[in-house]
Amino acid sequence: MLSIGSLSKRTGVKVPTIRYYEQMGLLKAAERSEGNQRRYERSDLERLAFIRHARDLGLDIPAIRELIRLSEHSQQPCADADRIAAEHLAAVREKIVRLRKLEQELDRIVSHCDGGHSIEECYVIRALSDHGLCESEH
Amino acid sequence: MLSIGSLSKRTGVKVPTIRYYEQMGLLKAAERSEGNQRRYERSDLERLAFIRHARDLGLDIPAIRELIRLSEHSQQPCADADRIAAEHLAAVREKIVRLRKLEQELDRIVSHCDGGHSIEECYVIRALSDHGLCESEH
DNA sequence: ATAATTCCTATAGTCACTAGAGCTTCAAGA
DNA sequence: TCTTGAAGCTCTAGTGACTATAGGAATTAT
Repeated sequence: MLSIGSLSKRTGVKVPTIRYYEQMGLLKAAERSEGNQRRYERSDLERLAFIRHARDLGLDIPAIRELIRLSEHSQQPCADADRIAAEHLAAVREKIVRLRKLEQELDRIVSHCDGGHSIEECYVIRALSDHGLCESEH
Repeated sequence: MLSIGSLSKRTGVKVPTIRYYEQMGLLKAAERSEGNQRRYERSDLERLAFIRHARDLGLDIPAIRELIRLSEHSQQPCADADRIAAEHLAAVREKIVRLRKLEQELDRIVSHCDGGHSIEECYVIRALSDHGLCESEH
């Protein structure tokens, strides 16, 4: 049986975050010691690792809740799990596209300015003031 | 003189957001009508467009506040403005790198799963359970 | 004049945590 | 066994950049 602190050290998830996951219903309410402190077993450690991995991949809490629910019905088909992951992948790809446009625009703005002028002539400030100086929409 | 609603329509910034920007000190407190409603002039419209453009590029409110401050000292050198934009560009690039790693990992996970198995065999669930199945760190 | 729309302030909610206060329990050494 | 310091507990509030709602006042259109 692990204390919340040991569980934290083993998984790299901070103590308040573990309590938060419990509150959000990702971890089942832990057993308690006589003095009301949380005690965890191996299965909790595995589930927390699962949650952490999913968070690292950017999945949000409702999605993780759903994945946990699905993972408990081992005989059901996995189409739903696949869909959740695929939708997330699509969202990540969209974000990348948007950020690439931003990158281009910022790069263009920054490279027009060597920091050696006065504010009055500064391309950074002028570009922000005048959308017409942009190359693409963003 | 524009009402807050007209200003909103012209800039595409929602009414509550305009009030929020005022509260955050990005827009100066507007003049008021006899009945205490905000009234804007051309210079406010320009500043709001500036703010909006900067937000679209992903700059946060403190950065925009600083850019506005700088833009009011037209004879100062623009090194600071340049630095703010360059730092933001670097942050955007880092985000892209991180998202690309995520994309790879998710793509690998999703493409191992065609949605036709049971949860028990599902690669999505297995990959989340076992970090050892990952190709790279993330 | 009246009705419909817009405006006002103030408060609370979003997401996934993080920080702090004030208190209790636990583990280790003397 | 006693003490001390670390770790635990609950509850509340703060983060960023808004968004939503409530309850009321002002403005605009008919």
